[in-house]
Amino acid sequence: MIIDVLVEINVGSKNQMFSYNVKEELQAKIKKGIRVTVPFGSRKLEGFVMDIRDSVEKNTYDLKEIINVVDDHPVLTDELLELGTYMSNFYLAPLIHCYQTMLPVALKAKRNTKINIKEEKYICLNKTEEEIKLYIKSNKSVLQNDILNSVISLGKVRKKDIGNQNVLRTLLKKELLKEIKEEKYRLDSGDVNNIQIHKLTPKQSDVVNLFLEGNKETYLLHGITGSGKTEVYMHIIDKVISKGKKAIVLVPEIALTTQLVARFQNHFGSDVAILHSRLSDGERYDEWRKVERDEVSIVIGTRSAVFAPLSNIGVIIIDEEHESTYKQENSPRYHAYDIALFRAGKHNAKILLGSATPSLESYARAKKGYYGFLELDERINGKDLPKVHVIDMKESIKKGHRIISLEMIEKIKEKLEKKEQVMILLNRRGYSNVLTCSNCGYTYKCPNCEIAMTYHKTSDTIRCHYCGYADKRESECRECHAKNLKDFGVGTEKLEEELKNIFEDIRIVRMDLDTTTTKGSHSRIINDFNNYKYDLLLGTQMIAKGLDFGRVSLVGVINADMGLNIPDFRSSERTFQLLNQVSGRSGRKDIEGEVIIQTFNTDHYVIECAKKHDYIGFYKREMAIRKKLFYPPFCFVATIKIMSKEYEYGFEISRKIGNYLRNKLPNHVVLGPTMANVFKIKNVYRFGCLIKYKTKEEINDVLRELIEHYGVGSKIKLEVDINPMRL
DNA sequence: AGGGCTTCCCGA
DNA sequence: CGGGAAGCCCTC
Repeated sequence: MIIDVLVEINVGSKNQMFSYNVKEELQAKIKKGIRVTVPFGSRKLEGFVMDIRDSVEKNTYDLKEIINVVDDHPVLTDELLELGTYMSNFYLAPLIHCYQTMLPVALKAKRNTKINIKEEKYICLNKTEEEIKLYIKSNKSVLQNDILNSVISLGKVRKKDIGNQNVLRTLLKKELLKEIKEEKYRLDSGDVNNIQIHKLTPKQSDVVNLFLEGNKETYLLHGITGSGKTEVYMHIIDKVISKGKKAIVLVPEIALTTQLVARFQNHFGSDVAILHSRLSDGERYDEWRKVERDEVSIVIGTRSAVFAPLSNIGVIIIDEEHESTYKQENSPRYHAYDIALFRAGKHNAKILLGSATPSLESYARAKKGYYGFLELDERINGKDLPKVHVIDMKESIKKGHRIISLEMIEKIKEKLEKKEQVMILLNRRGYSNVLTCSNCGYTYKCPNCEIAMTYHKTSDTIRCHYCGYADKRESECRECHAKNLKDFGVGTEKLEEELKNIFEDIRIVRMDLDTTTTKGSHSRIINDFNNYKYDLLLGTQMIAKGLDFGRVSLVGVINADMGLNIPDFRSSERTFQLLNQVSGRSGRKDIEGEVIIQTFNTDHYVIECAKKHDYIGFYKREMAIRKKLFYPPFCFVATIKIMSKEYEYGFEISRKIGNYLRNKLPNHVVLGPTMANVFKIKNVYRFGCLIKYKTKEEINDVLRELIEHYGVGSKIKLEVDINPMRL
């Protein structure tokens, strides 16, 4: 028997496999998708079995023999095997990347790491029940007999539950009992307490019924913040489970969705498995095994949970479908929806996309009738959406309030007096964004990247947010030695300082990448704020998503137009989504909420629409622009990133690639090459081309050729991203 | 990826 | 000409 093995080795884009002989005694264990250990050069590697053949054919070289078979049964099911080929082709990614990305670390093909499986020791009978009973009759030791009887009645007993370990040892020595080890799961799944889910409003039940009875494959649920989308999900899943089918629920980031997970666990209890990136490797393996062994009907998780090896999927729900976390940023650059679509096809399942601010692509597809369209336009607490005040910062600065406007100060004061809470969003961490000498104009830039360094006051360092380079802040200018260094721009640190200056006794907590690095710090901040240990939560966009604080009645946005200037066709869309999302944090329970948006562009349509919570208005304005400039959803986009350590060479090759693409794809729009947004990162120069395409097949071969040409051994690194979320 | 092999460059 | 570092290439 000869097998083709796919190993974790960079052999370019050709997905090259290596053939091995399998000796007689291992042949029975070999199946497609199972892992094997093979000799590879001087090393030992694990790989996936891709093909099994007879050994009649002759080879040009001598085959080596595999060392052993790793698993009892394949880690890659037939479905996942097929999905991997599809992904590899669609995203032009190496096949091995696709398979590896589907699996938890413990089941990946590896080179050396080892994950220990947690085991629980159990005690069970080592002889037949009759023999033991005879022994008990003739035995005088009460302690021994107690243990024996309990093992008889329970079948097996956890070793640590047995009170007298000495007596147990005697029984084990007498070979009446034996010890067995069973795999144990790390996460406590909680008991099923089947807490009744809330009764649905008539609108919610309409949505549930339309979804369950409809005949489309994908449905878009457009539901404003606080309209009870989670309830809808739970009712749908209830129905799906009652038909014996299973469900996957994808959330953008599990840490921000603890509330959703808690509600699911309250209702469905141990029928739920959780898969996300913050689990330890061992924990994630446990959850995966639960799914694999058919012990759960529901999987909740982040992007990669879409690969959960469930049998018989009935529904895949993607919550906050517009979130960019559903797209993987490194190879394979897949979008969870594409995978969901593939799997839904295999399982005959339906997909539900939920969002308050759907991506333009999804909304457009729903409007065209390609997706089913469902809507929830009322909040379940019956309250109106919060009132949004827009503050013109051009005016505010004239009055001397550069960072926080007078109106914002007054409102915060008012809320603090009423013992309500405030959230302030500023999407930039650090103290200031630029450090410049006001004598000679020298600006501190990262030595490795083409980007200004951000000053961090807490650590008194200047930092590069791209490569992590850090340096102590100097007291005098590096160039002219004048002691005139000035900070420009506001980050969360400076905002915190400013707020503490204005409000003397205010209890502020800051949440950004710098205060959430340690494990658990994230949820600690959230819990403390929820328990009213703080009056004000300020932070970057990570405070905008999914959080539900009953006491928050004011949300402030400091520099709302910041995201609008990013050169990306989605910058307006993302800003609108962020503003809309953060606004929804205000007035969740019984208090009326308010929002203050500070901006320099009061008449920008993003600001105008955010002010009125007008998604449709925004959609129409933005669609008109996308149509005019020919961007998605009117076409699809693929980007090619070209990276080189040498500027000249990179530029030259980029031009070649641009011309090549234009040549080969005369019916497509090819833009570029341009220098990337940040054109040097970690001393590597970056250029980019962009293709606007209608059907993927038309560009696939050209792109594949390109990737193969600049494969291993090239001085150029290429990254192709199909339907990127960010340019 | 990583180890072995080739090449290239510099000093003597 | 030798040695060491740097790049190249193969792995069933």
